[in-house]
Amino acid sequence: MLEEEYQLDYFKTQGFVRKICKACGSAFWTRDPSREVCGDAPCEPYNFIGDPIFRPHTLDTMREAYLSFFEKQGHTRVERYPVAARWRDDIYLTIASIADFQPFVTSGIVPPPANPLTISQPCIRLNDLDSVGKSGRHLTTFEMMAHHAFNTPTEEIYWKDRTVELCDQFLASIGGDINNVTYKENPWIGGGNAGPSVEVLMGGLEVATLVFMSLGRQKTEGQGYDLKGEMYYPMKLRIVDTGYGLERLVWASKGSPTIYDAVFPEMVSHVMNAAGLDHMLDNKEYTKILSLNAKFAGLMDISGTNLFNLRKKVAAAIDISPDKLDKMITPVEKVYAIVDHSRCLAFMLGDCIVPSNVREGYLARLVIRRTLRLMNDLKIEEPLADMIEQQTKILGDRKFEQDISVVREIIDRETEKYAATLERGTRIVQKVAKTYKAKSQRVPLAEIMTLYDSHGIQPEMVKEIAAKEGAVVDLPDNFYSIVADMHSESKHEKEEDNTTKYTGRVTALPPTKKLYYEQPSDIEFEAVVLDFFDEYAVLDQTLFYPEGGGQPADTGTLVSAESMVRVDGVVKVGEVVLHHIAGGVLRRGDRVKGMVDEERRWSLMRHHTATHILLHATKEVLGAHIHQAGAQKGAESSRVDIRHFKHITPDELRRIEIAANRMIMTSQPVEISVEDRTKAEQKYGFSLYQGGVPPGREIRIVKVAGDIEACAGTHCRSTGEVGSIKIIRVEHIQDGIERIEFAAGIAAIYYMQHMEQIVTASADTLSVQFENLPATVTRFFTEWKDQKKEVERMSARLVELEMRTLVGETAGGITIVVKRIDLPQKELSAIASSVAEKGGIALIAGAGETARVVLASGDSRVNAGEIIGQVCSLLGGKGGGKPTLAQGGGPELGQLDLALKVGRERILASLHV
RNA sequence: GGGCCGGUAGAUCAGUGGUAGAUCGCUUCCUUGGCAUGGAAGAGGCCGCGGGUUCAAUUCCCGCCCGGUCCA
Repeated sequence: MLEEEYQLDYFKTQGFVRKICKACGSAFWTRDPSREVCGDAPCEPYNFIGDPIFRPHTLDTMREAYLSFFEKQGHTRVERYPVAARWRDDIYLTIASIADFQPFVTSGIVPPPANPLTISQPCIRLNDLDSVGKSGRHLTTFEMMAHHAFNTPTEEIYWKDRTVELCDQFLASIGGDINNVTYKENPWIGGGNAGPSVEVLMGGLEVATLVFMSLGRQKTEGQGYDLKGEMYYPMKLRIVDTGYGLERLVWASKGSPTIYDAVFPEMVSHVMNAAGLDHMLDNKEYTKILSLNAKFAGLMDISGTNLFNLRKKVAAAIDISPDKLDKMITPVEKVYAIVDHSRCLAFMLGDCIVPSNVREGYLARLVIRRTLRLMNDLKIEEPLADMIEQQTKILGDRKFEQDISVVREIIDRETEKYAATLERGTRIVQKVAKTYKAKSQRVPLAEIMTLYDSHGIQPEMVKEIAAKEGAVVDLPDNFYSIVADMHSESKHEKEEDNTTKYTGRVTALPPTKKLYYEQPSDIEFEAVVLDFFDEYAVLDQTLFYPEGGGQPADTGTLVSAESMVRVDGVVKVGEVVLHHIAGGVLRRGDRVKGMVDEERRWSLMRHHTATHILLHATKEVLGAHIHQAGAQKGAESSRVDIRHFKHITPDELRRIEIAANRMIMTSQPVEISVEDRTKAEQKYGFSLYQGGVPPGREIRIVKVAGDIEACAGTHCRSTGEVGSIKIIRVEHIQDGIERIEFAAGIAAIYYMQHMEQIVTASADTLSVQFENLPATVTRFFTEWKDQKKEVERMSARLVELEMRTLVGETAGGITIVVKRIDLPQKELSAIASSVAEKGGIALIAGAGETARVVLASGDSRVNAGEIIGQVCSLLGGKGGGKPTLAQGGGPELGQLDLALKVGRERILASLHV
């Protein structure tokens, strides 16, 4: 980025000088002419530890100081957004304050909620999960305090000078000495945007970043810049994007050894107590070690094996062995991590994330399990749910949507599930370890991979358990990257959307007038063909609803003066609707009459409105956390996937069905309006985006029986028109996601009739009233089982009787029985086996639908498996088995006696008699 | 959404293309004054569901259902 971008009047009038850092070579601005380094780590160590650079603040007082400062400076205070980024489909968690306003505000499509504004946005970043607790400064959850100004070509709010001035003034307002502030030039590129940026450094700590977002990847008329090989052009909006780390400011205001002691001291001492480490808090030696640790960690990257280097440095500084230091400090680091993670979970679950094995739910589970593991390491008995509840109380008025009792239930369930996984895992590992120990082999890497991938067992745990069993494990250092490589190999290419190829052709056409919104209950319309290509017709207006939002397209016919064609698919490209024509041609300029298939359209509308009703009913019965995770409408049935932390019980399902049908019976009007996006978000919250996030400044709001969603689908005029909803089944799609399949309107009746038929047919077969069906079926089933046992007993008796009458010949001192007994195969085997047990040989055949033959041999000279093959081939079949017992058969019953004769000869031949 | 592992007695799990097993638990009996225990016998299985291959499938193949798990 160009150097002159940073030549601010403010710097000049305030007596700043631009210098080059002696350590890293970066340019920075300072009021102190004698300063030689930029002030950033690692050029400058953390010198605020033990020597605070601001007046002491807690999280609450610092946040308030910030927000009220910017309010006084003409900014509007905006409520925080949820940590689950439900208004975005590209990220799961809110990672920065600017994320709240992407993509529609930042791209200029939607005006900001206020301009300029100030906000303190809780953010969650899990990329440095490993360093949390160890570095003294990393957190999974932090609040990014920010003030944003959105400058348009016509309205300038403020830009660089004012932003830096506000920064100086704010830092001074909390007691900072602005003579020690440096502004380091650090051009910013990320998320498709770029611009000049300065890091605000004090006491060795980066307390804020001021970004001036002014370039984008989209080509505009202005001069382009080549940044890291990509071209960037001036944006329509120039955005002041600032980020002040609330936790860091509090840390610097207290000068405590670690950020954790500054940010959540009550919880740290609470967890220390729970872990039996309370004595460490007052110990001066510990405080000194932790400070040193944080100072050194601030100067280096501590991920992976670098942690050991950190230990070595700290140990050398206080003159003890790295091992001893490690033993002292590790438990404390774990306490810090537990406190951080439980706070993270309070936000995640409080903002209605449901743990699962998909999407953000997976991230929540990851944090939960990690925390449980750490707690287990420290032998903390206190339930995790208690800790999270405490965190929630400490966070106080941060406005959580989820009820704390639900949070507790979720955590308790997750704790149990994890315990079960561990128990199951331990057994599996023990078994594997024993197997390899018996073979005196090392447990191979492939085995460890399977254990991790398929059973969720951490390799460290495998090593530990295997060691107890006396087995050795092959575990490379880069285990996780091997796993990652393995997964990336099985990536599939994304399917290409075949409609995108029409984009070019379609941009020349005017937007199609959408009659399906204006007159959703009409089925006939007239239109003019504007274009026809590749079997697609474009009309000036249409009643045909294109597929979208989980609602399939309408079908129907188009009639012109010369022909009648069938519409079998409808898609939308941009604002133009394409009708796919099956067999037939239309010409540009044709006047056509369109007719939508009425029953299908009505059925789709009913199912769509029913989806909204059902979602609302589910929320009523199951709780606030219910969010739609996907939906598919159809003409016969539809389904809606919801996030929930346990199985929906049959009773809950019945209650949902009743609640939904009550909403239908009261026949409330369905209200549809187009509203300003920002206002709608503020009015209704982000639960608007159940079915995804539509683009645009304005969004279509559909209100159905208390359910309010952004939705582009066609709907009934009132809930009453839906007629009825019948839940067909509930399915457990993935952990944390339940799928409810249902039918609405006539389809619901069809379904119930179908069920009735099944019941009636079953009842007829048993000649009972259908009310008696369950009892009768149960009786029949038990009787069937009893009789099966009875048959077994009688068979055993039959075998016994047969045995008594069995007469064999003797050849070479061995009893040989060759006989035809018409019993099932199982009994034949039993008879033959008991002859063989006494050292004899038995060839027994029986006739059923096919011929069955069993040969049992109690003499090693006679190989039953070999002989049976020859016997069975005479019967037109095959056979086989073990040398001692073989079975077979074939379709040719008439050959049975011949087969026995040949078999007998073969046996005698084998015995050489 | 993609990948992987699994479903066998009440529980935990072996096992096999050819008569379904172990351990614990359960029932009864014996041992004992009673208990812990010890001994003996016994009950308990649509081998997840449906289809295919085969003379024969719990076992092999395909589809579905259910559970677990890793990744985006």
